[in-house]
Amino acid sequence: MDESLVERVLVAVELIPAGRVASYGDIAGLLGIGPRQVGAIMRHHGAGVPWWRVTSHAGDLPAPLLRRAADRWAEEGITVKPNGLGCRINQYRLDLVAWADAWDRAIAAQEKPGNPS
DNA sequence: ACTATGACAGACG
DNA sequence: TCGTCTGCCATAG
Repeated sequence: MDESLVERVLVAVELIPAGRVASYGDIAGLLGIGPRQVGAIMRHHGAGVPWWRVTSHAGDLPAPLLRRAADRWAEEGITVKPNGLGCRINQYRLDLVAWADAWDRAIAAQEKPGNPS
């Protein structure tokens, strides 16, 4: 298990501002890994970070998590529309660019100061 | 080294 | 809109 990779994912999640959400794929894309890796990491290391701000591309989550997430979303003013099994978040994808910049700076800060080629 | 699997994403029918 | 198949990267057998 590459702890540094885990760290990248957790940081990315923490950088998502309240009231905003990003998909696994969005984060995975920025990290250059597979979206499933983000989910796998969140499952094992999700505690401690605003995991409810990370959803599938459809804006839904596994039943147990969706329940808790919905509660958090309500607090952050994220509107959700019940849709059978899952839920759909309003334009969640557009919010990624808003925190992508902050993410980039944070990742750069994590890079070893003395580890350039 | 190979195969199966995963809190997923995108294309298809 | 929904179910299925394929692609993605890393981890577990």
